[in-house]
Amino acid sequence: MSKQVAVKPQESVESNGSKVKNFNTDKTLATNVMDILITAIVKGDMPPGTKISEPELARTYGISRGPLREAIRRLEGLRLVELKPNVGARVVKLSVKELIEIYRVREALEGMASRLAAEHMSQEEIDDLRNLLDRHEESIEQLDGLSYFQKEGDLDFHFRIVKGSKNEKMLELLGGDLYHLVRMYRYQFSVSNSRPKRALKEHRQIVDAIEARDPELAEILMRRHISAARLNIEERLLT
Amino acid sequence: MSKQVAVKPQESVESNGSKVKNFNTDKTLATNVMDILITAIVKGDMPPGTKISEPELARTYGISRGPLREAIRRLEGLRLVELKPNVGARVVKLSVKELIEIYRVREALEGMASRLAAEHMSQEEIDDLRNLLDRHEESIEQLDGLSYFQKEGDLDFHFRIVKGSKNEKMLELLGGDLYHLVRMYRYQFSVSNSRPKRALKEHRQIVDAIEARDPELAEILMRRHISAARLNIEERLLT
DNA sequence: TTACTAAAGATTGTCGACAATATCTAATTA
DNA sequence: TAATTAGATATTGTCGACAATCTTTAGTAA
Repeated sequence: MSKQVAVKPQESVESNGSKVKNFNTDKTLATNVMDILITAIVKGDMPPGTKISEPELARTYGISRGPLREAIRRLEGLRLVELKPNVGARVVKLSVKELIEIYRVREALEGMASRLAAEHMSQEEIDDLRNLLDRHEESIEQLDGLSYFQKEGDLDFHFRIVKGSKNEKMLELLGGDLYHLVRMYRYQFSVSNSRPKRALKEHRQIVDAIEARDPELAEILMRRHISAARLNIEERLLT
Repeated sequence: MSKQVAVKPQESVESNGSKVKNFNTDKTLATNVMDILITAIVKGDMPPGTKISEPELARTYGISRGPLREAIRRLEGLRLVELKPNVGARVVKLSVKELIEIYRVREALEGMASRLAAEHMSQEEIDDLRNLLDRHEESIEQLDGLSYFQKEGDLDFHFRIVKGSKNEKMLELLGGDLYHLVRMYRYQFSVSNSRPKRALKEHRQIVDAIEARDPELAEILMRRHISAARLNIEERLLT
């Protein structure tokens, strides 16, 4: 079942000299267990549709049901679980239809983010972004264009653009719920990007537009980029 | 302070013959108190920055702190309150900057929604939408173009477009968090639309584009419409 | 056998009490 | 007087128990 992870403060036995200051300072039990559950759900340790049993989980993590319930309520806010009164919570079911819907949302939102990034991103951030893409290129060449890249690295790029937009609300929306779901879908369907070199090229074009301070183009390119990814998914996964 | 509202089932005395089936069937205390708090916050009964005292609210609504805490955790998910560990929850503070950020998000999201609506909205929905706009027009003429319209009626229009997109995720995002915040801001700053006739005309143009099944145009017009509203706000409220 | 019913069991919802933390108050010192 | 500190007070965090609801199981009747 679920891996055992430290939730309570517990007297860390200091088996090694690492200065990990007990890892959960000023965090509440509910917060800790929430983080653990997010990871478990996103990575597939708790597959979609899994019933979330309060007594069982409480026993597993050695806490009472109170904080656990609060954590579950927050997960509902992140759309990672669905809650039915007097029945309980289940891990959200995945459907290709929803995944495609998310990509439409991303197309709109990140297109705008890209536009704003072209206006507000600092030169330093742009340089960092280019470095990130260089590392991605290495990674792609080493692995002959597969695997790791598109799983977490790709979202890294998109996340930075969103941060570069300097729009907090956008960051909340995309970073808050949507990216968790996107990551979840990717682990679920093993959707590693089938066209990493092409994607990298598009990423570079976007950065170029941002550096050229061309908001229009930055938005168009980002929308095309995400739209292409969506079409790719539709092609593969749609009956 | 806060108005007293029924939260617990309580033996409804049937003062009149209305068949209101005790109003909170299969709802949980946490859900009820959440709805009450949403209204209280949005309408300004609990002004921004208000400390949310668990003991006090629990006493006020006659429930224990457990369900109340769960409700608060959900409100956090809606971005209506901010939560600090070991300190408590406060009603979110309003800032013009954030309001403008939200309008940028709306511009992107509702632009896309409008595009999708042009593809997926049924003719019946379109007819209903036209009826709604007719009622808005009456309302504007009667009141000589003020007040009620832009407070809740305007969002009605936008909400229907989003529903017409047939994109659930979009509906969740806009209907879930953002519209609560928009309504809150409007009550807060008394931002009744200064240009209701102009807005109505733009609404009609958007519906025209949707009925003509012209996604491109529908998106462009919606973006312009929301962008104009944003500029209007910036003009008024920005130092 | 199948469909329905009722009891038993398990799970979620709610509560009040205690522990941990933060905030306020007042006294002490520079 | 202003700053600091120690104690008192209040609030948040957590827990275990009980109530309400759902689910499962066993039994009965058609």
